[in-house]
Amino acid sequence: MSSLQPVRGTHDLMGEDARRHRHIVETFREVAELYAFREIATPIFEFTDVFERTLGDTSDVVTKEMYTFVDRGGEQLTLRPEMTAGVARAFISNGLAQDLPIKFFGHGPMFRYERPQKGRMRQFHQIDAEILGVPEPQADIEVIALAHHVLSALGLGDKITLELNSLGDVESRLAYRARLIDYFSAHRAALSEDSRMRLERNPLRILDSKAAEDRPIVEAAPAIAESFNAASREFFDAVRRGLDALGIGYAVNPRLVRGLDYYSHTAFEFTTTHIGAQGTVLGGGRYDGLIETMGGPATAGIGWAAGIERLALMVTPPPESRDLIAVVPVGDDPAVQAAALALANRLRRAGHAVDQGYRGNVGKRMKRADKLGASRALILGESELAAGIVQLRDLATGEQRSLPLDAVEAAFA
RNA sequence: GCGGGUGUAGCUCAGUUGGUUAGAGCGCUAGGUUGUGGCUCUAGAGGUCGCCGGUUCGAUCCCGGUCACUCGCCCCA
Repeated sequence: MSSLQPVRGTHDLMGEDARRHRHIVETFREVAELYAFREIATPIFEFTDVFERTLGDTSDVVTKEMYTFVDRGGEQLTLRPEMTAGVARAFISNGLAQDLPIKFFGHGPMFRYERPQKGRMRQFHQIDAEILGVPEPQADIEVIALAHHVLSALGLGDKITLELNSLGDVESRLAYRARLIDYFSAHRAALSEDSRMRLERNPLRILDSKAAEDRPIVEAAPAIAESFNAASREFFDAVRRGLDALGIGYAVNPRLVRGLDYYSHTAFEFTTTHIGAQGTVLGGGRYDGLIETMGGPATAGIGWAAGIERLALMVTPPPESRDLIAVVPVGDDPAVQAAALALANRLRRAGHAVDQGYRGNVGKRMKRADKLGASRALILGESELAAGIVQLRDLATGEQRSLPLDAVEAAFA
């Protein structure tokens, strides 16, 4: 084993793994364009402040998972742990409030200092979709429909379920939070150690605790819907009616909460039981207060992100398909070498994939052509060159015939 | 950050109750075929047995630590 190891939690992508990633990103791009989303690519690092201000100063991501460093100019920078904050920052930086509503999709690497596990890397990749400037539930519906469409286009329709909840608007959520603190404080002694911690920092998180001792207490906890005001209730109902109209099945999970602080109203996750402990494959929600928090104009927002590595664990990648032609020069006569080079160049310019081996006799080069999966070989030696022809060999059938050198493109058209 | 499992060739894995030259299959290289791939036959290269330390006459094997991977917790996509 080499002493040159990759950084913990990072991974080299090659061969089939690379194809899986590309398949996911390309499928996402195709579907997102059907929904009239436009691509955005923001920097993979931002001023640390961009994330600290938006993700909440009690969230695990901010308090212990960020890759933060000081650059040579003395700036505090952070490798992005998620995409939404960067998109929101770009929205403000570029004055996009003029163009509302706006729909963005993007993808790329994210970084979190976590203990690596199946489907959990320190550098991981997400696909991401955001709608800005639409306070109506139509945006929630569209964004969930897009997620659902992407997952089914990836062939995962029967492996995932949609869980849905509403956190209510800010007023409702604060009211609920207060009720929860009252309730859980009364049961404080019986709670797990983790949950006692959560009581201080993020009481909503106790709701999705897996600790056995928490479960009966959580079961009897007040439901969030009881704290909804009329507007919150109507908003959630509208989202559900929209999903029903689209025939998108979901399960309301009143204990579904989001880890980052900027969410309100709709929260949703697509989950699976197929990839071990990491059940969430795609998660998102509404973040109406985020852009204002960052110093921009009050702007509604909703979006989601999905982990490409997690999707890749479930996806069947399309087979590698390419029609490759091998150009095989015979011998080391300079005129032959030059003619082979020119032939390969002509074919590439005409849009054909061509491999020309760098060395070896005909046997070696044919072997390489076979290994690369070439469908045909063009064999060119001194006698062919003198006659102005080339041998065309079909590598699947073994049939071989000669062809005028200047008729090759026509034969492949 | 916490708990369990695993580290032997490029890959998948044997093996040594502690003993001198650590194996297989696949892959790779070369040759049988100096102008023809797949199949086949032959030969070869490739390992500080993850790393550091301890016990021992002797450690890849036992013990401790460490690093990495992995499963779960936490968290999240």
